[in-house]
Amino acid sequence: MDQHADSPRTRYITTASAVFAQKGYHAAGLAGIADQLGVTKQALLHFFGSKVVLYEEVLSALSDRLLCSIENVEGTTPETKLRTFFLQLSEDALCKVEDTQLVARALLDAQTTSENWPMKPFLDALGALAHKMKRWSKASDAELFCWIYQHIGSIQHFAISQTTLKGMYGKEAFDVLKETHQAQLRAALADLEEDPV
Amino acid sequence: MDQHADSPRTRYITTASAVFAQKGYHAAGLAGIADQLGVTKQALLHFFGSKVVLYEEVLSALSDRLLCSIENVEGTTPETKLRTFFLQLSEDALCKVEDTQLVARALLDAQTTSENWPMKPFLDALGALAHKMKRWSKASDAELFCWIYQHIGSIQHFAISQTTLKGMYGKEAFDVLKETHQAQLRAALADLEEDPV
DNA sequence: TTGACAACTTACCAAGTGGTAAGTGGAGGG
DNA sequence: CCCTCCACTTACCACTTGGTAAGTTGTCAA
Repeated sequence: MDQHADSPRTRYITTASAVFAQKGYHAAGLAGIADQLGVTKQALLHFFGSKVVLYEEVLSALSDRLLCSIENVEGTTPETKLRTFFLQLSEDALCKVEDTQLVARALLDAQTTSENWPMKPFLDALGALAHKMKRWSKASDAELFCWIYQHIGSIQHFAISQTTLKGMYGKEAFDVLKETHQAQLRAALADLEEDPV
Repeated sequence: MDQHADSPRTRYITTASAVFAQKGYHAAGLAGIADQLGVTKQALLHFFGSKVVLYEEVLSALSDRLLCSIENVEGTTPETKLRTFFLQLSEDALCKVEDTQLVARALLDAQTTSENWPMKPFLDALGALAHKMKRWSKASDAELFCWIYQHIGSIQHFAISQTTLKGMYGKEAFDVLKETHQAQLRAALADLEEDPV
């Protein structure tokens, strides 16, 4: 456990993030998160006041991370930026599932709970980036958005399914699927690198 | 073993299914499900013995429904079958979100809970169907599976995002996205209808 | 030394959870 | 008429949850 000179607050948020991602809001308990941190649940309440607030801060941190992942993506043209972004997302979603799980859980619980959309800045930034692409300039915003969202969906869903697929078909078979999945993604994004006609 | 349509047992499962889909396993309470049925929670325990069993039956019913959705799909060739299946899935996922939510929740909770995979028969059937396609006969099983899973992922994720997207961009904007999404799916599936080269 | 503050802890509670035990009321068969 | 099953209810319990109140410890500045 990295108990760095990080402020306890952010340390708490990080651990809480992991637990919420894994178990979901209701299944996760303050005591459980606190245990994992080596403190009592009152330490959490001391900082955040309530469970909901803690969760909101977790989502807010997630939102920042998502936005950051686009803004910091390397590349000169919007096309290559988008390409590397998707490939990076695919990689991260499989290795560091946490955020993907949080997003999925947030989407599922959106009906019952929040009036607050942690994914909005992220999606807006993605949309803006896609809008700048020259070769798609005649496409409508909806078409661009759907094209993006289709890839995100495919990536996220595959990442979420990781455990299940491993459980059903075995780890080795999953590794093959993983390679294939990423190869197909690369193929689908190939035209982003070609020169415009 | 099969109950009548009006059997209380199946009625209970149906309602429980809806609540579990909307709230998730932990957030859903027996009392809540029972309330919605106009009975006490002990009525549920009378039939199912425990909450977990009730949930398992919900998942089992889901599994049946999923499998059924492939087996009953219309079409003569595997190609057209797959095509109409995907279009049907896209339609259903948006109108009747319940099952999609259940699937997503099952995938997310797979880490912590079950050793039981409700989606397996469904995916196996889909894989078998895809395997029969002539024009893809030289593709590996992994390639076929990923191709399928990519579309499922895109569809499911979009369906799950429904509430959020409506919340973020408004209902009218979402309707446009919905149309566009389905149009893009149709376009992606177009080659399934052409004659083999 | 003192006081203020931060980062906690122990002790406790009301509300809600899944689950058990025993009982009720009606329908149907003998 | 009785008996038995069936679908269900009331009453209750052990346990967990988020949350409150008050105290403890360590640090640092005046």
